[in-house]
Amino acid sequence: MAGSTLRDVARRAGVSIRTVSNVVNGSVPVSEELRTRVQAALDELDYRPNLVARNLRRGRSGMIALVVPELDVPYFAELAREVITAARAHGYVVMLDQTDGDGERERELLGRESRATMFDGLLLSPLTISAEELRSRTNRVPVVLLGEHIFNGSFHHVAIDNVAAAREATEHLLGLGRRRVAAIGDQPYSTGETAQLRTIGYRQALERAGHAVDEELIVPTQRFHRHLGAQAMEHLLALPEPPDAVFCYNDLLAIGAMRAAARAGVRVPDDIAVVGVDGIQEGQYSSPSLTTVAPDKAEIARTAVGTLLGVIDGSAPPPTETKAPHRLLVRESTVGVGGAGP
Amino acid sequence: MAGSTLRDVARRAGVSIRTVSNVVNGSVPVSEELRTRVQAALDELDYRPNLVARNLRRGRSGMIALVVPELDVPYFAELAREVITAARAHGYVVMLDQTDGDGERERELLGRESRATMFDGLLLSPLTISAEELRSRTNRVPVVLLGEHIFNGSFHHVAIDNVAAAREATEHLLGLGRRRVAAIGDQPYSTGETAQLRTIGYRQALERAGHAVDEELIVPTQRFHRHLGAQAMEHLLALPEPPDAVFCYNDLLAIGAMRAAARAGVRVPDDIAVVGVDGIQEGQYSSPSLTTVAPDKAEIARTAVGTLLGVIDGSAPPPTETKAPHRLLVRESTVGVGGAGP
DNA sequence: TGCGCCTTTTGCAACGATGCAATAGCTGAG
DNA sequence: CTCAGCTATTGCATCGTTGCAAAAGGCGCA
Repeated sequence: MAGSTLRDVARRAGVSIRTVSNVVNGSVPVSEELRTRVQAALDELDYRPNLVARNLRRGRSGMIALVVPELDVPYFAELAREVITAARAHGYVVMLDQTDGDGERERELLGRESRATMFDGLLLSPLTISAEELRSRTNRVPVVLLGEHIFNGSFHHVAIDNVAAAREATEHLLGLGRRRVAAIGDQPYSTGETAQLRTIGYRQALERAGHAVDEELIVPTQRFHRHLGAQAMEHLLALPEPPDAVFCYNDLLAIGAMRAAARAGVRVPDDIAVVGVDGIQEGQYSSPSLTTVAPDKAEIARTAVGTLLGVIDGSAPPPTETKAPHRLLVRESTVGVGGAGP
Repeated sequence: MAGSTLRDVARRAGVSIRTVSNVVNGSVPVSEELRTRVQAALDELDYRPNLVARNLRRGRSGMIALVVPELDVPYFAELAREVITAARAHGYVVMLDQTDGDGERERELLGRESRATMFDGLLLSPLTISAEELRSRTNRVPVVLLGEHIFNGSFHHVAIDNVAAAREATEHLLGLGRRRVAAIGDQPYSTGETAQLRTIGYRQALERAGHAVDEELIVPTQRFHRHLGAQAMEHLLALPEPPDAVFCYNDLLAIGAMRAAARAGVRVPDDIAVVGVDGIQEGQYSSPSLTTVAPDKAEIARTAVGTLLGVIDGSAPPPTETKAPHRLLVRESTVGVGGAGP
């Protein structure tokens, strides 16, 4: 009862292997008589094509891999969902792997013994790996980068305009009349530049509004997790002159920050307004609900998958830099219960 | 510069294909001289084994698939993380797919043209598909079920003890002196029985404590999402005699319920205590933080992967029913800020 | 010197499918 | 009645790798 092959079916139907293959694929015309006979044999033996063999012969696997730092970070989970959906629309399936933001694992993924050759292409959301490294290791596999920008123009890349997103978030806070706006999530020493771009946007907003940047209010965090947001917030609240608003570089930091505020008896948004980035579902149901800059994840996924498939079939232009749309979702964490949106 | 093969390397090194293969695999001894010569050729050509070909020959892919209803449901994302980790420990990688709880998609996954044959095994968290269907469609691929129990003993299955989990959650509420304990999330008409088991546990707790079950307080929901939890809570709060505690069948429902309570000006836990199931990270940082019955996801993943690999290599016993451990994490949503744990 | 034994290296077939080109079978025109 | 021209069917080679078993080479021992 182990998987039957074309040969088994052919033998049973009394035809050649090739004819069975033709029936299965439907590309070549087959006479009505043989078709039914073969079909019967297919059914009786419950034939399932061996996709590994098919892939070998066709030189395509129909699989792409999506590599993210952590799957249990809601942003990546929600993005993964969209990527799977987008890939399915093109008949592709998605392998998921996570690197835990560990450079070793990222490298391993591209190394000699990696499984990368099993996939037609790679969607990569790198955290620590650098540009040259990436290039030297991926001369075979088509790659599209998500989120993190890597400087030299050797890769296709899809992300939101991080500077603009951060600027808009900060301007929103300033527009509400907040005067001491802090920032949580800078990563001045990281290879990834997302955080740095957001810091630039934050500074731009302050400067354009004619405010001085108080370096004390820019709190770096190693990574973008809830507990680090909480720590950072505790630090800010302990300042002699605490902020009245915080721009967090992602929603998890913001949620951690709100939690710390609640614990300290500081009211959001009355005492301190909070805004995040990512537009994760969690922020809709937090108390208060979270104002956030939401990237259009479905659009990011569609663009990334589309570009990757273009690279795979050779129809893609040279590496492009695609900016995906984002928008500010205003909720209770900045405007209170009165003015909240969805 | 398209991928070089064993043949290319062999030609360049002036040896047979087989010898190159031996060097690459290291299983058969190769003389020092040839080894270095071959190694040089490997490096110069940047040889990467074609895993599709290797898999075809070896009859194994080293991949398992994990199929969940929705990847952006935190429980599944967190579980997926653990599964990926557990699989990696055995040298396996994980393909992820989601069915959106759509029976069609679940069936498609197992159907004739499915990619299931590409994987050595399947971890399946089914929502709607029934037992016979599953059995009739998976006579080839090794399968282990996660979460949902399917009655007849034809599949390996890993889950927590849902009755006990629900009972403990409810008992916790009763132990706090709550008298009108509601339940959100029953699914009396669903094929999956998780919800039904939790209802049984809920009833058990009430009955053992000598309370009558008020059917009005059992609110069914189509699925386990935040907004449905919120709806259910609104319904409960509108009752002539609203409950003073709610057992929600998962954390998302609970978070939605807490949100609805907050919006209605009802305090948690003072006016109404809330407990969920799943132990997702989100519940640690909600305000108030969420009391929950947390399954040991890492253990579930390890057991499931271990069992599946056992089925794959034929060393597994007949289908087993494995109960994974769970524990009650008491937090603010039931005991307030004073007695909260992590 | 010759034989057997051990080690290294190799050739061939196979995994299961599909591309290509040739064959078999048929029709209709001349 | 023959032959071109078409369609349905087939055989063979191939994708890149590995299992198997035989060949080649080296060595010690009788």
